[in-house]
Amino acid sequence: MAKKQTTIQDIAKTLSITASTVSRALNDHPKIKKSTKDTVWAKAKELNYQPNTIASSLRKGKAKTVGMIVPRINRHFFSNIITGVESVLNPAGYNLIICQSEEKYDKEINNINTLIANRVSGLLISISLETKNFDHIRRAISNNIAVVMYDRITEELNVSKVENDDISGSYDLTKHLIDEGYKDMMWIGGSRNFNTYRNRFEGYEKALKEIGIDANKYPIFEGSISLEAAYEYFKEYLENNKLPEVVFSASDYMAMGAIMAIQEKGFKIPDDVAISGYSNEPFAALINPKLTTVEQFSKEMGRSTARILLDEMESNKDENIPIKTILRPKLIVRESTINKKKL
Amino acid sequence: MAKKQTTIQDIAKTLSITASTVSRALNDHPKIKKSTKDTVWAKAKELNYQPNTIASSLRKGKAKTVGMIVPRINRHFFSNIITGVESVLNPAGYNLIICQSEEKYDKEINNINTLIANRVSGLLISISLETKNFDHIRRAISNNIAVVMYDRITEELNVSKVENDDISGSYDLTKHLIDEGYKDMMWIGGSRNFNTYRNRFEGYEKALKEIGIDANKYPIFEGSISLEAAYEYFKEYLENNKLPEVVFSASDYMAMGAIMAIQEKGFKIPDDVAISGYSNEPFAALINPKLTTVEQFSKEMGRSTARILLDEMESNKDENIPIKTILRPKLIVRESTINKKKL
DNA sequence: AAAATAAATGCAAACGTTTGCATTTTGTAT
DNA sequence: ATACAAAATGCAAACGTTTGCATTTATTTT
Repeated sequence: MAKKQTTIQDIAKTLSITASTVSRALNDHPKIKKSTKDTVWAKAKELNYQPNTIASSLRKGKAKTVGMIVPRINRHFFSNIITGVESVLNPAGYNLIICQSEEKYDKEINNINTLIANRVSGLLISISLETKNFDHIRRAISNNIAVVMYDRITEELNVSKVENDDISGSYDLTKHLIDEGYKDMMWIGGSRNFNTYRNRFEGYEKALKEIGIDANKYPIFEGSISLEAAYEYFKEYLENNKLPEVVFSASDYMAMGAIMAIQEKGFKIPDDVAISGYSNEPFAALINPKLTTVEQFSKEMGRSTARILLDEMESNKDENIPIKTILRPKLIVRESTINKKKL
Repeated sequence: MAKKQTTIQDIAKTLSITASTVSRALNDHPKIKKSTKDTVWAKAKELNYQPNTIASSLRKGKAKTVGMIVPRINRHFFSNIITGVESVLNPAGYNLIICQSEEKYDKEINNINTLIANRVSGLLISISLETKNFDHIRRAISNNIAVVMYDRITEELNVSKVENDDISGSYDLTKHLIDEGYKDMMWIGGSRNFNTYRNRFEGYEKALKEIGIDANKYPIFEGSISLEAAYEYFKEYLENNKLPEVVFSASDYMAMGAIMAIQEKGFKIPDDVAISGYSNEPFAALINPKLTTVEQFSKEMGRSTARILLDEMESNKDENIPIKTILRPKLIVRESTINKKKL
């Protein structure tokens, strides 16, 4: 079983030429004659030659591999980004090592260490919720790895970044809520230490300010971004408080938790209280009522991110000028925020 | 920026010992004195040494890497399997290269080629819907790569396999439907050329046979496993046919499509027609009515699969005896199949 | 204290490519 | 035919580890 793989040397030997020539022929080097290229290719096929990427990487000092760190792979938002990244990187001959940080700072550090050990050429990272210090990322950079941050970024690092325009996304959404005639609002979302949720709050705040309302006068729940957390919070909230007209949730999952608590109490959505989400998770179109939310074009985000990384990896400049890409999300209005009493 | 990474040689030089000793020290070789191990470790830390996995892999002829081929990463079922696999493989020092076949035979072949080129030690694969020929997998095997198939398997290959017991899963579910008093059924699902759907049909058939009914007398829709396909199909079906008492859907997504078409027509679930799904996708617990389905413990499936692979990779036997693991799924009864008229 | 054994380290080759430079072969101009 | 340039190939080192075997150093036995 453990049969020897055929190498460049084997091909060379049977053709009585050098390994160098074979190598160059296979890599389509301009100085190699067309005819020898052909014979080499033919022999390679015949001997079922499979190039040894490892040897090549060692010699070149870099692997045609990029590492991607993702908080959680089982969020649609992230798995779509991955798909987008692959659609750009694979055709370019790179493969992806995907690592999950599971929102843990320590795991993120481990991930980076293995990626450095694997001499990846590039690193794509969306930081975990716990990450406050960025020395591990700096270490990657100083190991000559091209780094691009996506979605969850930090201003502390001078690297290329791809973001969603969360401010305008939530501004547009809030505007829609106002247009529907809602005034009495409530914000729920993840920690605003995070660019994502900070910005989503900012857009909300901005739209309200335009009609003379201070967002901070309304209830704000800042918690862990999970269905369960929102459900528990709302269950308790409803015991002691009256409903707002509308709940602006900065996450579809949290919106879902709220909806379950609300419906359990016998309230109707959007009649008794309207609610919106963020991200357009697949279930948003499937639940009852269908959830108004914001589509983020995650696959496209993956593609942009990968394109930028590819550029930086293949440019032989020693230092790249970091660029910032901001993707504009799109409001998706569905039943959960339609005001039937309007006008 | 492009600063030289410190190598084992650098450490050796500053300590005036050999690279061999350093290598052995770092790998905790028994013949190395505790004291030198300590000094080597200290110096390694000091010089910020990052082992070069590539060099190591080249020398050893194998990378501490496993390739995983997945039809689609953005199905919860699969992304959970991935998480399970990682939870076993990462602590063992392996990393995962994940490839999506996107249900295409050609992509699957490409994936395998890059994995072979990367000299992965192991391969985890769930075949695409298009795959009928398995020579590419045989090629991997003959390149001395340990292979384990999960979920979507084939009997044509003599390798270890991890399956869900779809027969008993759907048997249990059908039994539940019968117990609820439903008799007039309908089956919808993916192509039965596929072990998964074939087995899910078999369990359904078996349970019906026990009460003297031939499953083939009832309507069967065998189509592409997507929400859209099922929606379209049902929309048309409802024009020309009367409702069955219950729809057995071999996929949550298809169930969802059916539900949307049914509710659009103004029918009530489960009052006018009951419906069940399969897989327990997250939305199944979120929709209205909540969907009865079958939980497959995908994370556990990933763990089992990885454990078996790990065994096969680390055993130095030349030939492993393939084992077959069958995981028992669990019925999850929710509102969508509760018969209010029962008794 | 010498001899024998055990423990620790060193030597050098190997893994399969790639690549700068040297050499050979081919083609062109005289 | 000769000289020269251009094109094609060869040579050999390098990438950073690992590892069988040889050698040195420390420990035990007599």
